[in-house]
Amino acid sequence: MKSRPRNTIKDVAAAAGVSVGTASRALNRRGRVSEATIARVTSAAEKLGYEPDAIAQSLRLKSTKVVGMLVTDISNPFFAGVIRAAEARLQQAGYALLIGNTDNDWRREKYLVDLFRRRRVDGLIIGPCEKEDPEMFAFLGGEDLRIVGFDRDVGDTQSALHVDHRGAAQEATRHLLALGHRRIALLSSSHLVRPGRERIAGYSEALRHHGVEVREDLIRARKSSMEFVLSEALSLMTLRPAPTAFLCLGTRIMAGVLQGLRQNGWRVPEDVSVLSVGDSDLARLYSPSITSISWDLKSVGEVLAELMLRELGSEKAEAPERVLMPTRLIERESCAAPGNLHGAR
Amino acid sequence: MKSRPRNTIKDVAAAAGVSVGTASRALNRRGRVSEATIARVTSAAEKLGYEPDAIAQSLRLKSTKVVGMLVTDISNPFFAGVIRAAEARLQQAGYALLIGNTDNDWRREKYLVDLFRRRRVDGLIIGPCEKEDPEMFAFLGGEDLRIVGFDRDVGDTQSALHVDHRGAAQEATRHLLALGHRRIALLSSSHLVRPGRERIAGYSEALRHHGVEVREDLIRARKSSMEFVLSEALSLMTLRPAPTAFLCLGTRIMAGVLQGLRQNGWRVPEDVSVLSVGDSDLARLYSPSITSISWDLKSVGEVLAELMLRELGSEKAEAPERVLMPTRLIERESCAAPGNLHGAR
DNA sequence: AAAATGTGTAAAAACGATTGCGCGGATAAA
DNA sequence: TTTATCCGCGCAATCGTTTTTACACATTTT
Repeated sequence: MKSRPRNTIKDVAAAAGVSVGTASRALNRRGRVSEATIARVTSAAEKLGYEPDAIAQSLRLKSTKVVGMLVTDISNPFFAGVIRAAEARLQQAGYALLIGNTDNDWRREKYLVDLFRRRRVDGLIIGPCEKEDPEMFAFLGGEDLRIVGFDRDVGDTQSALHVDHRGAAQEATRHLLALGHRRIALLSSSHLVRPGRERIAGYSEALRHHGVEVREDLIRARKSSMEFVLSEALSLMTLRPAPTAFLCLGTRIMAGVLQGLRQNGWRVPEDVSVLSVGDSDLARLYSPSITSISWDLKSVGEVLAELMLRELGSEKAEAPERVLMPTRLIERESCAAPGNLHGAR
Repeated sequence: MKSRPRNTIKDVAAAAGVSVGTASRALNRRGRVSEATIARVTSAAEKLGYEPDAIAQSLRLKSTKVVGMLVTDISNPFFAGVIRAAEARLQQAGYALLIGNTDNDWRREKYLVDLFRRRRVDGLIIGPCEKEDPEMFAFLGGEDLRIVGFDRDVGDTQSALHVDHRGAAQEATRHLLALGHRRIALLSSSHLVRPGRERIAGYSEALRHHGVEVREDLIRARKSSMEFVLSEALSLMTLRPAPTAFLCLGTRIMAGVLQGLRQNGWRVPEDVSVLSVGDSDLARLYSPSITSISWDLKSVGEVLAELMLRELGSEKAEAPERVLMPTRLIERESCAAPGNLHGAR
């Protein structure tokens, strides 16, 4: 049970009959070492099951080969998918991924950033949070901490990836307009966080561009809790004339809306159309299946990792890169021309 | 843009006019140091914005305050939920969580374990993987690497948490039996990984205990890919007499089954009952909503963290602890007495 | 007054790696 | 043969902490 102390490079050196310095150079094939000693050292290392201590290396080399990632909620499938892909790509490049949940709490975020910095992560991928403070990161980003933003503005000097939420919402809205809808209810989580803001902006732009009035009473954007969404959906359903379509900015939102609709017996898409910005199992498999705007989580994660690796690879700070991840509309069964349920025009 | 070099304890010591050793003791309130110098040192540290280098501390103290967690897939909502809770609890105790995806690949798992060990994580939480090899972990676990299993047997000397998959499947099966079902089709992902094995065992036990024959042609347990499940479901639907209930061991499985049912126009629960082991948004919100066996992801994550902290806290290896996480049946709309669709008895 | 305690601090030795420097010896050029 | 060159390796410094040891000085005891 008692585990023997780990073998250090010192043990290897002793076993090979050389000094530690030489052992190190032999193992890393660095500097001038004879083939003979390289062979002796590596075989000794092999025999002892030697593995370099990453901590000591980090201390000496001033690089931990760890990147941190901050999101509001790992258990959100969107983030989970992105994290998964990012982790795979980073792993492949020899980096480990340290994750942190901000719970959309500004104080927690600050705390975690400090924590990660103390831990000397080489880079930080930072997702959306209610309070965005580019200052903080401009200050942080430097030689030894590279920062990449994810759906978040993180200062002029850093790279970032943004999903095209604005375009997504525009396309969704246009789709509904084209079907003939004019009273399109909008349900969103927080307008305080970038994706929410962008989506609402896209919705409004599309309406205006189409000459349709943007009515405040059709926009409900505050919290994304199930209860809140449900009650807002029910409230929207009492309007007369009633909305003929529900645009859901987020899959949790959609879940709440669907529940509300079901509760009142409104049929989709006969009585009302539903469109979700953000795809999910639920949207795909619900019956009727829900027309959605989708984007590729795997790509998002990989691009984030790629951006980070680029930052990490270059000694000097290169020009920051901005990537806009495209989205696409997936037509399914939940959208149709407006019916005449409750007082159409 | 250029970031000034970080302040070390040396700078603090110089600023306070003491030696580094004294500075360290003052900051950690350890050993004998006068109140006066403590005050001087802490104020100097404050002024310089000093934060100890976690790497150097790790090297010296032989503890990284990091625990690793290995799962097959972070983007699986079950794991994501567990990770979230575990991370929160560990964070609270001053530990960070390093995650790794095994992709259910034995070689990748081994690679990651080695990697994490090199990284000197203090502990490792290991989730299910197809090839279970208690030997490997018995060997690993020792003074400087604590191991906790999650739905996985990890050796006699380590702690572990198991969700009661067997009991869950038993209860599910009993529920269907009580409704009058006798031909209960079973769809599962892999029987090679512990949860799958346990569930299938629970199903068989319940049937036998009820005097119902376990028919191999009703059991389909191999892969969980959507295509596979779909084709298996379709194949099961061609049997005559046809199964009157589908027991889905996993939410992805359920999705495939639902799709198959829909494709053939079988109504739930009129034509066939559906029950899912493992709850999900989809099960909750589908129409009809799907009766499911649920367990609390948050608790699972917290208990895992707790077990790990216990291991980490104790100097000596205490007796390993086994926790069995209970499950409960949530009755919804997808189960009813068997109909008479295709050749009932 | 001398010896025995006690107190606060400086100095140095770890922790486990990497790397610049210099030294001895072999080889090549003059 | 002498001098320059180069190769292989050991030595020691370094990264930023913590902790042990030792020492100087003040205070108490005999």
